[in-house]
Amino acid sequence: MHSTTFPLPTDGELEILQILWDKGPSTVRAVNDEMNKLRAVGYTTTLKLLQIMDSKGLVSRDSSQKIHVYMYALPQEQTRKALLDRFLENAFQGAAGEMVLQLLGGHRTTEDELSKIRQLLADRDPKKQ
Amino acid sequence: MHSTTFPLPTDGELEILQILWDKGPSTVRAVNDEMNKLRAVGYTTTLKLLQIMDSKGLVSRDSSQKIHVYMYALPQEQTRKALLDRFLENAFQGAAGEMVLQLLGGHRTTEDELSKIRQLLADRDPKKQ
DNA sequence: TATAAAATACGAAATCATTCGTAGATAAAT
DNA sequence: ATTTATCTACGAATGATTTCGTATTTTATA
Repeated sequence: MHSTTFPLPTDGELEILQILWDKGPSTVRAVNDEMNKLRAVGYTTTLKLLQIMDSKGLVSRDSSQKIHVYMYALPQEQTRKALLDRFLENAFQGAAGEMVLQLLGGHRTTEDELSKIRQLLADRDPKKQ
Repeated sequence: MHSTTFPLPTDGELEILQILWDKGPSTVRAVNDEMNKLRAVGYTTTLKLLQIMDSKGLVSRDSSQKIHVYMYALPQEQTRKALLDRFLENAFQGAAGEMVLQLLGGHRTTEDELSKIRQLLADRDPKKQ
């Protein structure tokens, strides 16, 4: 049904994944530099985390050269969906509609996003089927 | 601007809050019984967690009687919103629209919820202003 | 009244996530 | 060729969360 299941990334791991999704294959140095644009993190901290993520299958690593290059193992969408499923269950007990209401009620959404959402809702409208 | 800020509940604490939001003021025994409908948890585990939550201000406690009665400190909506904000930032880098799309795309939402959402979107439609 | 049951308090183990220091290997620079 | 810089590996400290055992007190029961 579905491919081999990976553990969900922790918050720290997710920070790194965001960088890899954004920048593509990167060295530890590159990832760490990006991290330090946001907050102070030691080089070996980033290295260690990437090694752990590799051992968990969250990233892949090209170690054919001395300087290793890391890459995300799963696409952003798939990971976000898995995280969302867990959060929806934990915080909203699965009530997706409640969550959307909370989101639309309290957050800025761009006009572009809103129109995509309207389109999606229109497609789901039973009157239109 | 806003009242005193409390720490966000952990996942374990959230499980207990869900029970308190559902059942209202409850004894440790009552909370623990509810917990055990879902999974095996020792009585003192539930007790300890409630005591920690009290010390954090996440619940209030009536200890005027020997058998203490616990109650949530904040309404469900407020807590959910705070959790959602953090999650949205962590997992979706603040892109609320992306998150809604992911939700509507992949999850069952009831007709009732969908119509509430349509209403909310209609209210936001600039053409309707 | 003596015993048993049930409650709270609290210490502490177990696990996980995060962080960094140090050691050792390799490459670059002088 | 030394020295310096940069890299990976890895152990380990720290802190947070979860879990439970034990001690103590209080209430209910026999």
